[in-house]
Amino acid sequence: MTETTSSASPVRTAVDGYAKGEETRARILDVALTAFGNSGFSGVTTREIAKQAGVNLPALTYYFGNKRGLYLACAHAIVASYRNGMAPVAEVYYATLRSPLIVEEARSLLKRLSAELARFLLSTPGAQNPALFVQREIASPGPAFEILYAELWRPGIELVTNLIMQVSGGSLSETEAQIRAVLMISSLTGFLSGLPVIARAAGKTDYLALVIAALDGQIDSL
Amino acid sequence: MTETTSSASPVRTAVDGYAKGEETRARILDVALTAFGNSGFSGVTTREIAKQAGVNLPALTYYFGNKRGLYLACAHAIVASYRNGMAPVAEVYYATLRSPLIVEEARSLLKRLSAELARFLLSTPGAQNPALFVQREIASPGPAFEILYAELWRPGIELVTNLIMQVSGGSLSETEAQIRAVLMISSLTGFLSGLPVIARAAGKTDYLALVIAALDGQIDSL
DNA sequence: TTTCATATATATCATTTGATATAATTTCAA
DNA sequence: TTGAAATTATATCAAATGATATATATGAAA
Repeated sequence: MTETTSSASPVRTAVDGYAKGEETRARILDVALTAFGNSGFSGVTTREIAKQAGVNLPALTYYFGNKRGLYLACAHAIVASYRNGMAPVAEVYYATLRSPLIVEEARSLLKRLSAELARFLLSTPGAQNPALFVQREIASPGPAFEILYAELWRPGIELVTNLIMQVSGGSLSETEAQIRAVLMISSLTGFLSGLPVIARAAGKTDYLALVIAALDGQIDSL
Repeated sequence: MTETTSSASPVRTAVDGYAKGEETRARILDVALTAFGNSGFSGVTTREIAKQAGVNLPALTYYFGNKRGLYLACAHAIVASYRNGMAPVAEVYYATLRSPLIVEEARSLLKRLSAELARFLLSTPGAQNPALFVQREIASPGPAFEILYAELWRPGIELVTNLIMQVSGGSLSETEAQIRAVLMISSLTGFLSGLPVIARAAGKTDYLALVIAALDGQIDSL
């Protein structure tokens, strides 16, 4: 059975049910992710999501309880996608645990991390990019703030802050390193927002290498 | 007379009318700026704005035509506020016109510009900070996109891009410089979004100097 | 003081929107 | 196949929301 607060809402989770239903659920989630990311929680109507997903209105209630539940499901999906996409550099996290690292080692790890983050953020198609969702939720906390803050934002900032401090070889205080961490990560998500505006001729793929080069330059100057 | 598309809506502009009415208009605009900046166009109800401004609902129609008109008025107010706040460095713009500049001169101008931008963005109280409004509108274009893009975003990026190219002494292509410009400006607005989350003990004022120092470091490494 | 443009208030409309009751249909295991 | 659970569809509700018609009050100029 699906755990529900009351016995009222069915709220299908990902484990039980038929295969076709699971497909429908995934389709709704995909559409919602894009729509919420672009327009925010209140900028999207449930009718619009249902229409785009090719289902009728009560389907949303059936699968996600209510609009808020759908929004939260999007947040959880983003966290999962992030963890999946960043798996290659998960080792970085553990590497920073056995500090202190050699400065050059820390620098190399930080470069790998920033490159992987850039790749993750910039390679997903712009329209349904999860970064917009996260950025919006951090900028003005909504229903999914706690999830995204605790699962993505804070750990990410802490990890980068830690690495920056080690790269600087002790010349930066924690606050100074924290600021640089926030600036670096913010620049990436912000860049993503501005990208559709500046991208005329070249595609996003072309920008990725250049962005990574720019970040590497910043890291070298720490 | 106020210019209106039809003779229907009164729509008071800032020039005619009594002093008290002008005050009311300003109060509504101020509330709307904060509310829209925090929650976006569709995240705010006209009733909520009216309530916070201490007026009744038709007052919004009376002064701004409709919700969209109020939103556009906010955008224009932001442009005006920006131009006012950045007036001290307006000369930078003209300085870049008589290029080529000496590299160190360009670097100094860029530092002054970035510092002034940081000051402008970070010193206004977080809740009613116009940067959130702008960032949101750039990330997902709404009614005010054209205004903000043409009046703020594009000129700002172009100016910084130009300066970065000159600072680099020709070693950066226009695209590379453009990317660094977007990253730099995005990092500021993004930092602002993340600030409420990381700011525990110290106030915003303390961060300003540290942010400027971080940006200077980036500029030095160009 | 009179007068009219300016400004504020009350009541209400039409639409949108999230949600639900309920019926019909489909899936898949026994 | 069959039957119960799972899924989809129809119709509808109640609240929220943007907007307006209309009445009242206020201010400044003649």
